[in-house]
Amino acid sequence: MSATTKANSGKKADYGLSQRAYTPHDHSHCVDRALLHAEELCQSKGERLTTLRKQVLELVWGSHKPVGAYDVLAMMSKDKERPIAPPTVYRALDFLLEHGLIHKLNSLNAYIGCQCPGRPHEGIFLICEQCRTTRELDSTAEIHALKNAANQTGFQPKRILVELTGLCPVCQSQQSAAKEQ
Amino acid sequence: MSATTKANSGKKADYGLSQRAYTPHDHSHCVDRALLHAEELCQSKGERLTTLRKQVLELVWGSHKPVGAYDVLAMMSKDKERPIAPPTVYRALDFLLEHGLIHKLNSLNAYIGCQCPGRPHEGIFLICEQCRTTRELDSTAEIHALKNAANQTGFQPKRILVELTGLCPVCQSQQSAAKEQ
DNA sequence: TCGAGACTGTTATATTATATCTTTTCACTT
DNA sequence: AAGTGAAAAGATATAATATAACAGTCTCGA
Repeated sequence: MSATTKANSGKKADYGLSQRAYTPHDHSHCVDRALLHAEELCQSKGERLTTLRKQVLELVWGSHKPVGAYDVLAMMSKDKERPIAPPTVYRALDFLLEHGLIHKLNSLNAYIGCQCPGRPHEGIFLICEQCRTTRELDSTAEIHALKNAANQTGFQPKRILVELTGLCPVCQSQQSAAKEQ
Repeated sequence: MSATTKANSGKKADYGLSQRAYTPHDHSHCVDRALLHAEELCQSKGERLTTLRKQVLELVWGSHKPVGAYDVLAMMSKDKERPIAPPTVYRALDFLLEHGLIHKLNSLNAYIGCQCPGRPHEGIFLICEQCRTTRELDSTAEIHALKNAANQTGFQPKRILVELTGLCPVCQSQQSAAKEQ
């Protein structure tokens, strides 16, 4: 909360890169940035960002909406004589997940590009139930609070999964506009 | 937080009924309580807690560990000549989910009995990655914080999913004991 | 160049979940 | 008690998601 307030008072609120998910923008920039991040990260870790992995990352980043493994599969098989097999896609997804380049949304069984890779973090996801646009909230304070609450009961948390489903600003205004009719 | 502190200061800490998940106890009491709650709830809502639904609830409540739909299926088919079909189980699970009698753990594709049904609430789940024992944290403060954080970005949350995976107290002490060897 | 390990291809199959239609059950009315 | 309509359960088929296991290929360093 304090972070947000401070940001608001000083300059324009910065909810992370992900705020643009709701507004029209040149999405190729997002993809380019993601690819660049991925390159750098793999470079520094000595991992190989192969053509296949890059292609999958690009497809997952195709929009700010989560994408299913079989969607990726279909898109990749499109121009091929022989369709790609599931393990190929899942292996690439696993690699990207492992290195924090994408996230899995468990409530949808779908994947989405990580909006601030490199910096290790646990995501809080805001999933619009209508347009499915999903943004990642980089809200360390709340994650901390959750971890503390868990610790107080003697539980030692390692991974945290937080997914909020609801209406994004755009769909909210559309709904209220529709009601006025 | 305040609730916890208050509880601590007055009498023994009350983390909800679920704390017993980690300690040996007469589990039939848990099941009985769950069934009773279910009966009452259905009564008051004019819903039918049929034999099938009761049976599924009982099986989901078989332990403090999450149970897969096909586990339930197998257990139910055990004594039958003709095995039960998936939709039968899923329908019962859906009914129980709908009325808040059980929860679905999305990170495991498994189901667990709700530890404080009736009282509408969003669960925070602490899932032990080792023994899989899972307890529900009734931590409205943290849920509130999450909702607020979302609201501040213009998002309107409706459903919240919080799952923490890690080590329960019991498995922690087992691990540290093993290290001492 | 050669070999080890990483990556990808391929086939088969496991696991989780739903669509659809039919039959049965149940509460309620007459 | 019989009729009736709606809800529940049975039954069959299939969709959607994910992994196991083994074979072939590529890459990079020795």
